[in-house]
Amino acid sequence: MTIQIKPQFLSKDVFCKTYPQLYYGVDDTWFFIMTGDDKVCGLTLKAFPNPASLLRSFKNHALIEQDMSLPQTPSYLLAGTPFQQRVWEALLEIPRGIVMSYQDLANHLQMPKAVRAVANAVGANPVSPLIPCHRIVGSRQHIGGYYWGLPAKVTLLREEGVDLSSFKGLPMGREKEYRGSTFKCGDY
DNA sequence: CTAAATACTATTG
DNA sequence: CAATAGTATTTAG
Repeated sequence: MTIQIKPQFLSKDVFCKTYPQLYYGVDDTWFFIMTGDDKVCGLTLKAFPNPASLLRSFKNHALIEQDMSLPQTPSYLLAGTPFQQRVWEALLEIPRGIVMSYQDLANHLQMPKAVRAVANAVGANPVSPLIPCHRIVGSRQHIGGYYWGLPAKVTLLREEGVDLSSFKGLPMGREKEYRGSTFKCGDY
């Protein structure tokens, strides 16, 4: 499961006005949020710790639980600022198994001074790990941050075959804490 | 509107 | 190692 269809982007403002109510549910793999016309606007792995916390990004909507499963070929409607949209589009270009630093990404977007703002936008994406924000790591071999927790980020990267052995974000002696996270990532 | 907060980083002690 | 200045954007008030 990958994003096959280019996601459609929308300003938060318009999104809120167009979709005052949203529907959320879980299937075997995903916790997800959809619009009334069946577009996915939020999604995360069910196996992440407290996946339902994704709902708090949709505070301005009425949220209705619904018994449903994720469509075979979902279309995505992502609400964000133009800046966030630029960053998310760039993230979608990063192939599986490849990591780059927040600084690399900022450089790529031709805003090398805006590292910190870029990092904020990376973290603000509503469909991780589908938008592969886990592939952005710190400079100098540290793992960086992750909304769903560092263990989740580490596990995702290991699944993609990324060698993290020299990373400092995983303090020696605390390796176990990362190895110990048990969620399954599925075939995204 | 202003101020505070950031999933950052290079630099300095 | 810790502290911090620099930085752009978002969010809270």
